[in-house]
Amino acid sequence: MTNAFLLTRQSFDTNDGVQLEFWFSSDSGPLKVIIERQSVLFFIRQQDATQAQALLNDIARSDIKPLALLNFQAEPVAGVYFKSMKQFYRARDLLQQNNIRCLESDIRPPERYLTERFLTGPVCIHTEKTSGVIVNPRISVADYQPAFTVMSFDIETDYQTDELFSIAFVTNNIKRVLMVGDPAASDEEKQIEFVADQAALLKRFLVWVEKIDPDIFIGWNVINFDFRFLQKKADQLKIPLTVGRLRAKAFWRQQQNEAERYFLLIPGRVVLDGIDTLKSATYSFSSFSLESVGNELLGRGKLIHGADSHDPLYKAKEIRRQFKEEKLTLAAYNLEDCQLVWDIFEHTELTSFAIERARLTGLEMDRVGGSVAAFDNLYLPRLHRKGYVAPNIGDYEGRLSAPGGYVMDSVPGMHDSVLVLDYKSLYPSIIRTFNVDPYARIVALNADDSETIPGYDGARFSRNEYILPDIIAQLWQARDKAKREKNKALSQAIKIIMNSFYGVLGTPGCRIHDSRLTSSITKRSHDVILQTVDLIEEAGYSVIYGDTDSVFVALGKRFNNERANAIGQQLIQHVNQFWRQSLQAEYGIESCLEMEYETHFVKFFMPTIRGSEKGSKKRYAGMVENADGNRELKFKGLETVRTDWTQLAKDFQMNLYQRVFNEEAYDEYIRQVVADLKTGVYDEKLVYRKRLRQKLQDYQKNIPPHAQAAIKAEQVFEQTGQPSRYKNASWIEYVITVNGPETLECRSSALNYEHYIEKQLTPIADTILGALGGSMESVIQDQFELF
DNA sequence: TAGGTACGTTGTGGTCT
DNA sequence: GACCACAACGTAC
Repeated sequence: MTNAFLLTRQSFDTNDGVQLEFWFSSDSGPLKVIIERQSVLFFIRQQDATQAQALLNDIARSDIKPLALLNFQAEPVAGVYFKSMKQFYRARDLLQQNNIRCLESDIRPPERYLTERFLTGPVCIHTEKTSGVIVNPRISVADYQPAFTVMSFDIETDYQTDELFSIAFVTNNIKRVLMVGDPAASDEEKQIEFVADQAALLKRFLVWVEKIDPDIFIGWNVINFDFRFLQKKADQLKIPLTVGRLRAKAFWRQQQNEAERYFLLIPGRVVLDGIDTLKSATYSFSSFSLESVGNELLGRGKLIHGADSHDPLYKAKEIRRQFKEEKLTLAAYNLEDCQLVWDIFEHTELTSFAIERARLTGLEMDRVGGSVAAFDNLYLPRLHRKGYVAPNIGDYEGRLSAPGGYVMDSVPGMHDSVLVLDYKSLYPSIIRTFNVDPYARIVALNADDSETIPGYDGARFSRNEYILPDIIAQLWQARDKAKREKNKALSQAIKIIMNSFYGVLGTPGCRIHDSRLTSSITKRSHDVILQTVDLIEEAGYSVIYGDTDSVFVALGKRFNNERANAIGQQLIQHVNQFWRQSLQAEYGIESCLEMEYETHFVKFFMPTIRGSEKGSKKRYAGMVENADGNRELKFKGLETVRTDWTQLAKDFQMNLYQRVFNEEAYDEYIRQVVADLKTGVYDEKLVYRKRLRQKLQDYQKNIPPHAQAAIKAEQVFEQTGQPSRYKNASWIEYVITVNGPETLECRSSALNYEHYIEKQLTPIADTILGALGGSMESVIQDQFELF
């Protein structure tokens, strides 16, 4: 008997049924578990069973049995069993051609039902053996915190010749750089091993992988760069890339729509990419380059920098030079990148996050996205226990659209003391309070109105029979516990899953999608927020803005933190009590709505829509005062937080707002910036950075400036024989010159300073000066009047 | 290897004077 | 030149 944690799973067709192969990490080392002779299953309506049997006679070993389950139309269900995935797909297509609906059929059913049985990552494997390959053991759910061996690695290559220079890795206790060079120069103390050539380098790496036997590989863009490069190199050198356990080879699959993205499965090992994992933990950075993330999180970046370090050509040249002339320098650089990735994972507890997410969702640790799959894993087992099978993707044919959150019109201008109150996890709490749930809706169809709670667009929900509210209640409790125990990774993972439920109900890509469910959430949230505004205004305060789950309350004059906090506490208590009482009185239900006091802005600015008197939405700035008396400006939606504005504009907004909020003079500052701009002081800060979200050739209807710059640059590349950079979706950096937009590397014209004054400085100044009765024009004008 | 809607801003490329 | 629709991007929640 041994505790274990799921690493990878794969399924294969055999002559004897579908075979599943699992790799676990356990107390006593890695375990391979094989489950043999599984059948693949989907459901059909019982009334279709006879016809289905006739149709499927051709397909060997199909088997149809009635089940004690109902589908969502409350009709009895039969199960159709197969011994291979091939049979399964053939049968499903055949039945569908004959208009027999397959219920809850799934692209990957074996994993689904095993997930259902094992639930999550941590399990207990009942067996005598504690290592090696185990066939058909009994497995139960366990509570097990795995201790993983992690290996961070990084390769250095020649951009142009695709030559592999070196591979560096960092593990819990070993650091090494393997580099092509003179083997006699290897230096154990300096942690460098030189090998004769690329083939020897690759082989040496495989030896080290086997020796260290990591559970997890980590890296930066490690799948689509490092591993892909190694795979290509291995193919070229005819060396099998046996990075998996038991020397298994890596499996690759290309993404359907986007040609450039690949998925990788290494049997027995998890591959966590730093970028993907940070994104799935909702981290956000201005750039996800290792350099930039390292700087933002740890205050340190890569070893190769300097004025041109952002230029990939410079970096490539420098790496090639170092490989030829200063191998030790390159080795240090290579190793530092691994260490940087390692430290980022430590600092953000990313591995813990990935473990907790896998534990909660039943998804593999390295699965990217997967909200719908996570929902299926959590929901379907509970639905089956209630005696129902789920509908299929696309079964819902409703055409109604559901609204999103309610965004209030705002009161523009400068305000003293504004409180932000918001509902804690509003959508999940509405699901809990009003039993918004696909199963509860089905049950309510045949129930008396007194046994149901009304939703919207005709939906009603059973008072007593529900699934999703229970799942959320459990997660909610677990999150509160995680917070108490300061388990940030777990708390974050739970929050993300809870918030994803509303999203999956809203997408036709989820089998349970139904706009009556989402509208029962969002339309209820409109009522909740509007009622909240009424309550607060009845209490004598004015609400100047609100977005989805929040209200911004203007206190009318300046309060210190202490008194503002007291008012905030009083208001949320009043609101929370109102819901407890009124929901009990009106529907006889217990309120899970919980308003929290979030922030006190001592000063708050709400802009107008450009060129209008109307208050804006989703854009504002406010000043908070910390406990130590320090004041800090917070921006939402404004240019400062947008990546597609120039650094000049962002700095200018920050400095100008700083002055306005502190009631300092600003005219002279503005004039100085304009004057300095014209003399070239800010030339480095005039760069626009933007994504080309489509292929260059797909910009047809109109050609925005960043696409113009890209087209010009591609023409230059073509003439000079340089490789293309912008043809596919990518990032682009460009400036506006007197001859229009030009990319940095192809710029041939002078900067257009008038453009930057008019399009970057003026709009920013006018936004806030307008509220004070001034304007950019008048500030500049004053200057002329002096002469 | 399918989470959602609401919103502001800039710039393009038309039509109407 | 004024005006308008809308494409494109990035953001708030």
